[in-house]
Amino acid sequence: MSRVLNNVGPIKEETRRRVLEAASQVGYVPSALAQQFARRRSGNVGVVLPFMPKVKLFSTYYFSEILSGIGEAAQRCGYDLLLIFNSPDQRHDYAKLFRAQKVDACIMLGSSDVPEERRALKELQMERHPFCLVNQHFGGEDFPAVDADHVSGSRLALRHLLEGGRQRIAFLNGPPQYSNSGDRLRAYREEMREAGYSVRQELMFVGNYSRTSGYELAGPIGEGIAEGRIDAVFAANDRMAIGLMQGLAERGLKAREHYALVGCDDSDGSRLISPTLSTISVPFYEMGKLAAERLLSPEKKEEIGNRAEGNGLIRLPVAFEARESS
Amino acid sequence: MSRVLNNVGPIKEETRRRVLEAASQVGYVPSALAQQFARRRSGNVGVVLPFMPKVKLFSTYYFSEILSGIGEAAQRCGYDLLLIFNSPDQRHDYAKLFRAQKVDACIMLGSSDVPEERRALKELQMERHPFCLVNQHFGGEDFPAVDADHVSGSRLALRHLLEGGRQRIAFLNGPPQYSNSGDRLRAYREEMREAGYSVRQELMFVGNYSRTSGYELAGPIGEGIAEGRIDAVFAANDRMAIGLMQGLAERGLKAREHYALVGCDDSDGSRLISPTLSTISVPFYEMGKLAAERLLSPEKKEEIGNRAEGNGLIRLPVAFEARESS
DNA sequence: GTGAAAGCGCTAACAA
DNA sequence: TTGTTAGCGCTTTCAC
Repeated sequence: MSRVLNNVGPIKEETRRRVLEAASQVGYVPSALAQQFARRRSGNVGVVLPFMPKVKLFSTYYFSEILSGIGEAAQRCGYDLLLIFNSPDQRHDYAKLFRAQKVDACIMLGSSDVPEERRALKELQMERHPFCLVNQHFGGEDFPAVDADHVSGSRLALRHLLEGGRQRIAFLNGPPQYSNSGDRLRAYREEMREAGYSVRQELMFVGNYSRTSGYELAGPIGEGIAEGRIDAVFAANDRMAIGLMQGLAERGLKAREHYALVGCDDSDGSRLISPTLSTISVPFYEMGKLAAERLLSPEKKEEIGNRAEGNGLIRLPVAFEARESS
Repeated sequence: MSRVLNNVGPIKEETRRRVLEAASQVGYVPSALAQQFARRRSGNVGVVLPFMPKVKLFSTYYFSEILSGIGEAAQRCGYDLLLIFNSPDQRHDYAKLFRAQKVDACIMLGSSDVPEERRALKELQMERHPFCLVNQHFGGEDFPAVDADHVSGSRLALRHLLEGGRQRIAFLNGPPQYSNSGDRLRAYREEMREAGYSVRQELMFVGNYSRTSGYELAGPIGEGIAEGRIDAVFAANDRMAIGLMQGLAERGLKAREHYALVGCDDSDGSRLISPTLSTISVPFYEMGKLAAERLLSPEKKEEIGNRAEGNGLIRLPVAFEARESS
């Protein structure tokens, strides 16, 4: 009897006991397939990951932290995680996932602001499917998202460098389709302006968040340091910062000694490298957890639903970690 | 008409066209739930992960590589990945996953040889559910598994140290419930014996694969180095090697200069640390891919089915990467 | 080649 | 409180 196993409706204690006993006698396990079908709910949260075989633009640290957070919340709410790898070529048809009832809700990791992605997300919103972005938001849209306060974080880092007496701070940013690149750029502009410096184009560099891209920019940045045009670098993530540090080291330029360096993410690598890397610690685990909770947990859903409209974005605070490199 | 969409059975071309057109007119998307139910197949591969909130005994590198490999193969075979987090407290009822039809096949990551796990796997085998272990095997059982050849790998590393003139090689192993700890121990014993050294207990150390555990063993190992009883360390993974290197550095002992060090895994960190860490490169991506293929791909299944009995274990070759630390 | 219909194993609504 | 039954939206078999 379905009512016993799902404890729904009133049941005499005696009956419940007998049913349960009979079930365990037979070794009965309800078919999840039949349940899902009858309930018209898959019980799955989709987790969309950018698929990049053998290419590691993102740190695995970043994803595994977020994934753990999601897993923790999903488990508590009785959902399973369905991993969806976004093939780079093929159309991102998120809405189809819902129409096919593969997932009841969906969390996007590593999403970026490209037309195709925007279209797919708009479609989701239009059809009122529950979804949430993590560590990304879209200007001009009000997509549900859990992001970190990268603007404040970047300002903290820059202020730290300025207070350390650095005056010619270069900025190594990531690609513009990630909102945190935009956030950091804004922070850089504002902070430098407030400090009384003009924002010069020759201090701005763009990588793709990979270690290699940081490594390859050691050429121009190294020149700047050697010629006294640069005395510090703020990098938009740890991987680029580490690549840069390694590239500069090969040119005889040592972090802290010849230039100050700050990264972002507080990844494992930031503590491994020498000198250890000053960085911004981002609560990835909590971000994943919150994103999942807001989709799955009845209380959280309510709590967030009551917030002002036009406010799908939640920003979690970050912290600056001073280490040896600055 | 189901026959068109699944192209099964004979259909007139004209009819097929009309059906397809009508379907796309309406924006028809078949319900995965109903399909799964009718076919009695979930189309999911379960991926079992040890759940350790905020505890990172394993490197995230290890898991993300294996996961990518599994994802690649699963996608090609038309399966989705269902993540299963193994709560540490609760019973590992893998068989229930199958009985509930949540998964059609299952891949275990980070499995370890404890009684409960053995029992659960034996049950799976008894009920003839398709499953596969990755980077672990169980002595005395013939569970399907894809492992790396840790014995040969360890011998390569040790031979490298011996050829480099090292004579007092300490061994920092992981916990015995992981089969690769056993494999490495065997390799260490054999290789040292063959080289004409006796295997002394005072050269053996055990950590738990975490960086911290390596770091904490810097005390006794550092003493050994200072007193000339140790001139090299072979660590069972990179994380412990890195922790050890950091701990020893704090004691003024530098890798390569005061002792040689070799790790295992070829993780990202091994290239970040300075001096860079000599290590054994393990094809985690390929291991994950092969495990998935052997469960999901019809050809592979056949190929492996034709192998001799009592041979569920496949071992992939590893390679030694000489770097600065040795 | 194609249409019709009987399940798949549950849930939920309704009757008793 | 509890038994009964009509779906849920596909696949598959069987008759046409």
